[in-house]
Amino acid sequence: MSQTRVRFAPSPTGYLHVGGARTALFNWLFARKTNGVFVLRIEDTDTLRNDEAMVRGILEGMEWLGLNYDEGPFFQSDNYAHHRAAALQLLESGNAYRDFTPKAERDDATIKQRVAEAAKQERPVNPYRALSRAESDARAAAGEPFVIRFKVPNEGKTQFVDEVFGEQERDFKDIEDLVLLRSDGHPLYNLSVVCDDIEMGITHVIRGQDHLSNTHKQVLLYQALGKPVPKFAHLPLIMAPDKGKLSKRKHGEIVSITTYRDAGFIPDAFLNFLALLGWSPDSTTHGDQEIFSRAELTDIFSLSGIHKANAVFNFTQGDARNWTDQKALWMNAEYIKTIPMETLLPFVKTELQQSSLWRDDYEGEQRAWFEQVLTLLRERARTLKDFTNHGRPYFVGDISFEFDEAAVKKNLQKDPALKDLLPQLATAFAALEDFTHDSIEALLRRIAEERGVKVGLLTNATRTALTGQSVGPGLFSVVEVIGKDRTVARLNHAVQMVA
RNA sequence: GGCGCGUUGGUGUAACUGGUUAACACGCCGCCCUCUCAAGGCGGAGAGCACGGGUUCGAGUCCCGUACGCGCUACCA
Repeated sequence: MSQTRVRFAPSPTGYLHVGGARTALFNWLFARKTNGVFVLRIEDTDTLRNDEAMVRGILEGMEWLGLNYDEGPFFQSDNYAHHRAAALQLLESGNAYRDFTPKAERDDATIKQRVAEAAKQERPVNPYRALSRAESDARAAAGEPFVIRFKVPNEGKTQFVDEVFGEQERDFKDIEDLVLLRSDGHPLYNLSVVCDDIEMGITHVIRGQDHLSNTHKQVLLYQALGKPVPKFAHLPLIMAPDKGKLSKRKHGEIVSITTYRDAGFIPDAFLNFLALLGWSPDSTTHGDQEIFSRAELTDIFSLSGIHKANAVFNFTQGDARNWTDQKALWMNAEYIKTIPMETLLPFVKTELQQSSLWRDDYEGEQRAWFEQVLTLLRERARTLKDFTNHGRPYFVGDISFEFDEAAVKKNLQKDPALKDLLPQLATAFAALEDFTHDSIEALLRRIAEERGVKVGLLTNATRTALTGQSVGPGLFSVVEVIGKDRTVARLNHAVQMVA
C-alpha cells in the first residue's frame, strides 16, 4: 500500500485558530500514526488576505504545538498556472463551459444575506451551458469576458463515503454549476484545492465539517479530471459556549493559539486537551484515561474515534481566573505538576528570563535549590506564569515583590503582639544552625508555645512577611528555601507594617 | 428557502453486535488532611439519554416524525 499523505491547509488569517490547530493536530497525528507525510499548504487564493505577516501567526502556532510538517509550506497562489490549465482541460473535455453573463455587482458586507435570498429562487438553467463550442470560442476570441463553469450533470446523484460521517449522497440538481475560473482568470477555491491535492498526492483529506457539503463538488472535479478520489474525514466544529461560531472578533485572543503560549501553557498539555475535543480513544483499551503524551496519542489515534457532534469550547468571558476552558487549565496544571523536572525546567527558565528573574547558577551551583523551589511552586501552579507571579518572592534578593493588601491586613496587622514577635522570630532564625524544614518548624512551635500564641499566627505572619501573600506552600518549606538571610531581613522589614 | 449534518448531566466524553440503579473527567458542594491556599483522599448534588410515536419481552442504542442547533448554498476560502 502506498504511503499516506495528508495536509493542513489554513488560509492566512494572521493567527492559528483553536479549531484550525485541532485540524492540524489530527492531520499530524494521522500522518505520524501511519508513517505518512504531513504537508502544510497555505490557501492564499483570496488575494485580499495574502500577506506574509498573516502567515507568520499560523507558523508560530504550529511551531509552538510542535506540529512539524514534512513538506511545505506551499502557497496555493504559486499554483495558479496549474489551476488554470486544469480549468482549460475541463473546458476542452466538455466538462466545463464559458459563461458570458456579465459580472454581477457584489457587496461583501451583505454577501451572506444576498446569497441566501438569491438561493430561495429557483435557479434558472444557464443559457451558456448549451452554447456551441464554435460560438463560445468566437466570443472569447473577440475579447468578451467570461467565467468558466463546471457542467454538473442534470440527472442523477453523486456520493462518497466520509470516514467520519459515513455515506454522503446528493442530487445533481442541488449542486450549481460552480465557477472554476473568474472572469479575470483567477482560479476559485474548489478548483484549487482539488488541483493541489492531486498534485501533492494527498490520500486523506482531513478538515473541518464546514467543507462537507462542498466535497460533492470536489468529487465531481476529481472524476472529470480523471483522477482517483482521496478519502475524506470531516471533523466536527469547535463552537463557542452559546454554540455559535468561535471567532476572534467576538471572543478575542482566546481563539488564538499563541495566546496559550503567552499565557504559560505547556504545549503538550494544550495538545492533549485539543485531542480530546471531538475525538476519544478506543474505550476498550484506554477507558478512562485522559492524560496522553504526544507519543501515546500518535500511537492510539484513529479516525474511527472522531465523533460527529460539534464540541463546545467552554469558557466564561470576563472571568480573569478562568479565562479559558477550565478543563484546559486543569490539564495544564496537571502537566506542570507531573512532568519530569528536567522537562519542566526549560519552560520555567524561559518564563523567568522574560521577567528578568533568571540567574545562570540556577542551572549550576544553585540547581538543587532551584529544583527545590520548583517542587514547591509547581504543586499549585496553573500556568507557567505562576512561577513569576506567585514565585517572584523566591527569586528576588530584596523585597521587590508585591505585598497583597488583604494579606498584610489579615496576617500582619491583625495582632499587635506581632510587633515584638516578629523581631524575636528574626533573632531566633538568625541563630538557627540547622536551617532546614524540621528545625524551622520546631523553632516556630517552640516560640508559639513560649509566648502562648497559636502557631498559625506566627506561620501566617511569616508567610506574608516573606512572600507578601496569604497563601502558598507549607510555611516551613518556604522559610527553608528563602534562606536564613532573606528570612531575617524580611521579618525585620515586616515589623514596620504591623499597625 | 433548498440541501446536508448533528442532538447523552453546565462542559468534554463513555456505554461491545438493544438487556441490571447510564460510566469517567473538568467544574460545583461537603468532609478529611492542615500553618494558609492548592494538591491529595473520601463522599455528594447534577442527565433517565432533545421531544413524540413506533418495533421489541426489553431501546440512549433500530425505524418514522417534530423541534432545535450547526454547516453549505459567492466571479470567499
